[in-house]
Amino acid sequence: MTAKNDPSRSLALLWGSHTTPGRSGLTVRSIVTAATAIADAEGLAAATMRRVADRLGVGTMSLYTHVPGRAELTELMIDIAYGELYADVDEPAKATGGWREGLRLVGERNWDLYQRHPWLLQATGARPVLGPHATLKYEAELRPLDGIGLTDVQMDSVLTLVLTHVEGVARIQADLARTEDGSGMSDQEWWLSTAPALEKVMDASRFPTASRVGQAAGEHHQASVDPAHAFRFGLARILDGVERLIEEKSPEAGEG
Amino acid sequence: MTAKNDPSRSLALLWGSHTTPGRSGLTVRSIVTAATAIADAEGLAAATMRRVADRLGVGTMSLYTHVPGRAELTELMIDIAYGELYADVDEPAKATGGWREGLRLVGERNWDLYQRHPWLLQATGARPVLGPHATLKYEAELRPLDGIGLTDVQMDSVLTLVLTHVEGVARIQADLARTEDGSGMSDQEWWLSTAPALEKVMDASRFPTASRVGQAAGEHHQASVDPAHAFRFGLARILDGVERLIEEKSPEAGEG
DNA sequence: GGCGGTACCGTACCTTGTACGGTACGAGGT
DNA sequence: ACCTCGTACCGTACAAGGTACGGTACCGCC
Repeated sequence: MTAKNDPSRSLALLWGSHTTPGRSGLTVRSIVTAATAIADAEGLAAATMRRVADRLGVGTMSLYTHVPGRAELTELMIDIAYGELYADVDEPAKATGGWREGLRLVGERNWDLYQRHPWLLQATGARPVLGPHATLKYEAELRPLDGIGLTDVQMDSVLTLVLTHVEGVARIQADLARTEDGSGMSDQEWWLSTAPALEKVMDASRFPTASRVGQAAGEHHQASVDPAHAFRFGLARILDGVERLIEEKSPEAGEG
Repeated sequence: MTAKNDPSRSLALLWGSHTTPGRSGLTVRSIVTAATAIADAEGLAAATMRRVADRLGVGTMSLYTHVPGRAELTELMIDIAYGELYADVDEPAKATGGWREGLRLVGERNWDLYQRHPWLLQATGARPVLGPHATLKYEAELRPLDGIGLTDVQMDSVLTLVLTHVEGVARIQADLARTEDGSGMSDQEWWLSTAPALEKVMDASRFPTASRVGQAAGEHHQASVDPAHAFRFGLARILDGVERLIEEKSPEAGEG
């Protein structure tokens, strides 16, 4: 019994105590911390069971005493990381500037978190991690949207939109960083070394808009992509779109 | 020489002919087609070199005669898939309804493509695939935004925003589908089997907004997440936000 | 008819998660 | 003080995947 997918097994692990040590001082907490440190520095793939165990000075299989498997370890890493987001559950709702600044704070904090822990992007999957910090995150992020005229379903949709945007742009950023230090070549270097070969093989006159816009964007960002700019530009558009949705619902508010 | 990263190696492969056969009839095209078929059905991870070779009735290592490695095979798969997007390069620009409907078409077509080829989400990385179809895609998707008052940089930013949104939501959808038929459990089943255990371990009164909104959203979508709804809701907000950006730039256009 | 290039492929190595079965530590009872 | 038993710890082994290496055999050309 206690099958691998048993939901209560995972939940008990997530919500339980992580600090009761075994004989050698090994705890769930120390395992998660070690795995996170490796993943921060070298990506989720580098945080193998062997690497984590080595870092802790224990045998690989010892980890399995505290954690059912790699999947569950990853869930723990995610939930613990979410704990870094907000000082308290009301932080976004207390932002001066109303729902708009609150939602912007949510975006920024998630963005910052992805900068610190890019592996989160490779780790989060279909099913939400129902740990204590994940739950608190959802609560904290919904509060600034409460009582401003949106339905409950719309509140959820708006938050999902913002979080999806942050995640998407952060993923581009993380892929970029990973590729750059995997290949030892910056985005700009890569482009400079690729462009001449590309010109040889493609006929730019067939792609006039792409050539013009691509060139302009490349020069403006000094790179082929600029995730930080995409984040801010996109967030601004999205907040404007949400504002319009709210205005539509309370037309009498006018433009006061 | 002809190092693994040699950009002109990749480019020549992408832009070259894929239909000149070897002794056993093996071609780049047939390899890509086989790999795509497997990936469509079972995910990118299932399209291993061994599986692809088996499907073609050749030895595993024979693939390496035509394709330098798995990474390059994946690039080819991506570029070929992009070829399915538009009937011709002016299709989005010709949409009735101006830039807004053109951009919506771009969103919908990319969404549909991700439905057909979910592995694209696992395959696309930091650096764009500079193949012929990828280039044509960029050209086609920029055209509806040309000449409506946006700067070149803004055109690129708006397109990036829409594509990032589609990708993000499609990724949620794909993760969900993969998890569902990996575990043989639907999202709803998973939730029904998890919720009771969750209630035991978490105190709902600490998370009033999350509980209320989560419940409302869950009931409305009949699932814990609804990617199709997120796609449409988000796209509508984004298009509204872009509209406001365009209006700001030509204030005299007023609200006529 | 012979020769050279290249398409094809069998074998082997390395890496990762984890099943399995053993070992040994330490707490509790006598 | 000693024995016992639960469980923390871990060594070994296996399967799967990418691909390096070195061979084999086919085809076109002289």
